[in-house]
Amino acid sequence: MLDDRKLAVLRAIVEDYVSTNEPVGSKALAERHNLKVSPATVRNDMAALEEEGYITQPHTSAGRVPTDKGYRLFVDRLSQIKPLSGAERRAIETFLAGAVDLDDVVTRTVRLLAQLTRQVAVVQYPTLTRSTVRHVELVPLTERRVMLVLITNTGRVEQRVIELPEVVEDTRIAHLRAVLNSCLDGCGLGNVPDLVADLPERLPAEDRPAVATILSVLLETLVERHDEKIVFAGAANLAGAGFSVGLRDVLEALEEQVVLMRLLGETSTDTPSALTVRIGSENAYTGLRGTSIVATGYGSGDNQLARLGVLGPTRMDYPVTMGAVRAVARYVSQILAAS
Amino acid sequence: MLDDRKLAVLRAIVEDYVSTNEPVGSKALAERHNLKVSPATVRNDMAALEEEGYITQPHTSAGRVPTDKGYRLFVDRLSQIKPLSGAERRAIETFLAGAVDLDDVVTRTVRLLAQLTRQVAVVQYPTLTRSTVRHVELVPLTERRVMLVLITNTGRVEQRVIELPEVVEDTRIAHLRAVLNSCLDGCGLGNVPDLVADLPERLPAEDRPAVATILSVLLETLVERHDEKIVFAGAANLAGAGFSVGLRDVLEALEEQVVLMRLLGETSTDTPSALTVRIGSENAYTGLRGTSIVATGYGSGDNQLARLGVLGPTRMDYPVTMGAVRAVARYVSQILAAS
DNA sequence: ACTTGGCACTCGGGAACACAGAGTGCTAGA
DNA sequence: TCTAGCACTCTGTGTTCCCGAGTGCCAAGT
Repeated sequence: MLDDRKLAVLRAIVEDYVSTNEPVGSKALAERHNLKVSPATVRNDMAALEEEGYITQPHTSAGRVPTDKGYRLFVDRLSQIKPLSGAERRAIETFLAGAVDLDDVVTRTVRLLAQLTRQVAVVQYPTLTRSTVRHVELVPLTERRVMLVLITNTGRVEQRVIELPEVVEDTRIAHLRAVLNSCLDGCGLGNVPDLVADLPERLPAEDRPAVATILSVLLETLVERHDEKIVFAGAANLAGAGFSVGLRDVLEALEEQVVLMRLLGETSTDTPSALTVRIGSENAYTGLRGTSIVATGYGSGDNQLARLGVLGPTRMDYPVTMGAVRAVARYVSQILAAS
Repeated sequence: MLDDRKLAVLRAIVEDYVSTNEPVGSKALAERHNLKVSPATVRNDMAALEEEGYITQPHTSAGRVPTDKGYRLFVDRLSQIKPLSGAERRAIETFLAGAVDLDDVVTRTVRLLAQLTRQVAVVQYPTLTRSTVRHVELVPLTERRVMLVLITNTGRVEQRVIELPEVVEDTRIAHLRAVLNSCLDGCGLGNVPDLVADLPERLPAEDRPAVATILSVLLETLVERHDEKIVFAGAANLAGAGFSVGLRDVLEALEEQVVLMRLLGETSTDTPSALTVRIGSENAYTGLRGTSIVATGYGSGDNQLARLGVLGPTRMDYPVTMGAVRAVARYVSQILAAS
């Protein structure tokens, strides 16, 4: 059905359309990519490709434009991820190396990715549940209030102010802190609920109300942050990239954490470290027709911490974009593993 | 030069133009606002106003449009800040009350403000230098690394991982922590450099290298974060508000922390708690012609912590916007003061 | 069985043009 | 000082027309 030449034609159409943003006709195609066949032949192939739904024409007597299905085939079988240039690699490295804390890493990453791809970059903060506890701190503020600080191995810090049901002396707080740390240090956040379950019983009865309050806040912190923080950058690139229509919808989606989350995460089930590409209508979110998402997981080794990616018009340069996303994910993973 | 009726005409022009987004002509004006004079008279007044530079016409035989100078006069003398409705007040209150930590307060505030004004909201994180130290924590990670955590009275938490020049026992770390806390607790961040200046000399000689390292990181944290964090929300509102041209520039400005900072802060010198309005070209930043900024300081009592505001097209509804900004600033200040 | 050249057909987009309508400036009169 | 009337000047819109890019199809060539 689709012989090699037809595939070559499809590839050529995608490449041309991506670079010119104009429907591409048979003549120009036959010239630019030396296909060694006549425009008429190309037309026949195009007709076949259109029949199969890989390309379409905006109106009669205009050139052809790839459909989502066409891009899909291109990404899956006709393109190779393009590695970054040496200069780009070095730029990434030095730019990310300067980060001072987790916030900074994420901020720098998202900017870097936006600049590199000239599209909108999206980065999810490392997921809490897969990280481990590095330290728990209880800081007395007044005699009825303490601040709970939870530090994870990824450098993330969560804090909450807790109102205690009764006055608790500082020494008791200190004791509780010691117990908590000995109990939780190094444990995965997912295990915390189990580990602290019997804690109240192991402590003096008079402390139990306070302990219960503190623990409930601690657990709350864990589940609450399960819906994670996401940041984006490079919105200005949308305005440039001949988007115009639907721009409002895209911006709205970007500011809606939940939507963004779903977009990044939807395909993370099987092999999180693989690049996932969702093209146009595959996104199943109205208003994001016309945009594609290239995403991947990042994190040290096999425990993927979170995801990052870029969002741009369906007519993006997939090989380059995929190369950039993959490279950035790797570098960030390195940075996080090292710290 | 400008009698009362001319001012009334200007006010009417601004109001009409803001609500219709179309140049307003003499006839429509005389009808809609019962000025009790004929269109011809209005035309005369318009001619005078144009002479003075308060309004302009896009082209001959079109209606008039306010200039930046016209908006300025309107804001300064012809309008009254419009208070929010009771329902809006309650909405703000309940929405902000649910915040769990500083991050959450800021995030909610910026979203709230964006939604309330239907424009781009900008919020600066509370400034470190004006807050006070609530607690300093040193958490041993390995024998050569500690994590420094700085907690301020606004609930802000800064952390840094420090590589020590030599192995330091946990007990010494604990001692140092105690000293630091007794020394800094409750002090303004601005005073920290002075307060810790002679600290190394007051400690055992063998600890000095480690102490020096820790202090340098601490001080670094203070100055580094002096250029503050800023967040924005509601970019989608730009796309809606008949902006079209220059949108890219605006988005770029929004993502440029430094620029944003300057825009918010530029007029904060005299009375920080007052509303400041910068209209169009007053912003002196190319690409932000066509946008106005309404900002104000927030924070408990007389020590203003930071600034927040909104950014929108010059043809915005100033009375309403100003009302919303002022109200939100007040509520946020309350929330911060309470926690 | 493909490929190719030729040819008629279709449509979008730009240029030229006319025209209605809104809005103005000016002048003369109340 | 305000008002009414009037001539004038624009923009925006609709119409028409035409060019050209691009297509689909057919018949001939390899």
